[in-house]
Amino acid sequence: MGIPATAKIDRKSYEPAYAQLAKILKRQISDGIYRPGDRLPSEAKLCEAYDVSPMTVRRVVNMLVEQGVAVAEQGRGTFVKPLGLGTAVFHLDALQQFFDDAENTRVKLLETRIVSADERTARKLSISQNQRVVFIRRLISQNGIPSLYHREYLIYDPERPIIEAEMEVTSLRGLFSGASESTLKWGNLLIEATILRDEEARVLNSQSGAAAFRLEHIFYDFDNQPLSLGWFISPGDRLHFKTSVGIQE
Amino acid sequence: MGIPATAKIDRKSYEPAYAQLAKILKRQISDGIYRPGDRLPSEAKLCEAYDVSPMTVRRVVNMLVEQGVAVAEQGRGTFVKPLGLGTAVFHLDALQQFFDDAENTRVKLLETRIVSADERTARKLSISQNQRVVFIRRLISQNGIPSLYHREYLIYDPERPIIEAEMEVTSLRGLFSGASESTLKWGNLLIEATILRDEEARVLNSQSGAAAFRLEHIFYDFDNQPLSLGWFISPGDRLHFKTSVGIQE
DNA sequence: AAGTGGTCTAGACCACTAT
DNA sequence: TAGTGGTCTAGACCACTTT
Repeated sequence: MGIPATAKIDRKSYEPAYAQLAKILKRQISDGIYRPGDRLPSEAKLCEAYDVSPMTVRRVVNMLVEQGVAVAEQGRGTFVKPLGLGTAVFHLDALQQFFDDAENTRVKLLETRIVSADERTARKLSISQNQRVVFIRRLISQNGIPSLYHREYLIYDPERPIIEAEMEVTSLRGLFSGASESTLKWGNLLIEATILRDEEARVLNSQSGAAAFRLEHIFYDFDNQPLSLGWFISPGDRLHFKTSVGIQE
Repeated sequence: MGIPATAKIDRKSYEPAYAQLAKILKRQISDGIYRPGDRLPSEAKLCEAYDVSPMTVRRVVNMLVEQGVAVAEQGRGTFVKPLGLGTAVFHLDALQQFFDDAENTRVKLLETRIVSADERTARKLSISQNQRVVFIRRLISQNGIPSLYHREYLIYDPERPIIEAEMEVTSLRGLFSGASESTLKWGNLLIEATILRDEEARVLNSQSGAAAFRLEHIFYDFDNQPLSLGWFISPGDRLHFKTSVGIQE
């Protein structure tokens, strides 16, 4: 049986066999040897052609499927998947990079005070209205340009001061990189397109009515209790998200 | 040595062993048995405790790492990862769902005409200025509500009519689901926050100056030639993206 | 019946880290 | 040196699809 092993696997390479095989297959797809809808060689054939074990081939196929490049159907085969916009994802690390270069990033604490929760805040934090919460406003600047405005309501528990939580969130750095210890277990995020209000525009040194991203977050602790409700706001001309779909090369 | 096998793996279950073990470990993390920064039991211990082979444990650990729940360090161990905003991803399938229920979705072709490429279009499509391109405007409505406005410039090649490409892009359905055959290999996407211009607001039955998402796309064919440049625009009050970070439960 | 993907075993060897 | 994660083998059995 003719097996199209257009390239061989270098066992002496530092690049693992599975990575090499994945690259080979993606290259063949990219080159149009296998087109969308085509069936890839069966796993048994790939084992023989590239002289690797079934588990290694399996791993490679799994990778291609996870990457949205192929789709595997039990009993039928593995097929090249056409480009699909629905599989596209954009990563929030575009935001993280604000904090990555600590050199040029400054987090300024604009305000910290204890307030009574209004109706919406109380509802979202699962507390009773008028219960006291910590309100924090921060401004994150990049090279002197204000880029992110953050407002946050933190549960205020006199029993257990929120120092720990506040500490890490003051710099916000740990929150993005996932580096620090954390009392937070999970969170819900919501991204919307919005328009800068007067106060937001003033703080961000931008114009009222300008386009902006709003990222709303609610974080929960290990008891599944809401701990923090807040919003990041960034002018549309200072933030965007890039990504790609299909096989780039 | 005490091994905390808080749950057992049911070999008769239809749920594979690796999925069961992953669920068990995530549950233990969620319950706070293992906290951020803690070291998980070594893979050897997990093999013994749950009576599975090393490869199966390895697969589970890989899953946890890919899901951002843990981080593995060779020679040291596998550690529970604190919640990190930077790892969050937003899926574009929120857009796809516009097309998923063909029942309530209607794609209306507003305009198709052949025009000369202006400077920006020519540059982005790697063609010479004034070369002819196909300009298409579409409106996607959901339950009678106009939700997406799409403008697109397609390379016009008299040799090879763009019927194929245009066909699939007319309904746009295949483009999102990745279902149809495709001449497109890959694409670059850019998401911005913007403001509706007069014409956009008119078409979308919204207000000029309202917040909106803009998704710019460039698609390339299997010769890596740009084929399509376009923009989806959706009013901010009709589209948003949700996601979560950490271990939700 | 033959071929396909999906799961799993029971080891092996290696690279790295800590002691 | 002992323990850890990382890769890989050479099979096995199963579920499913096609012929």
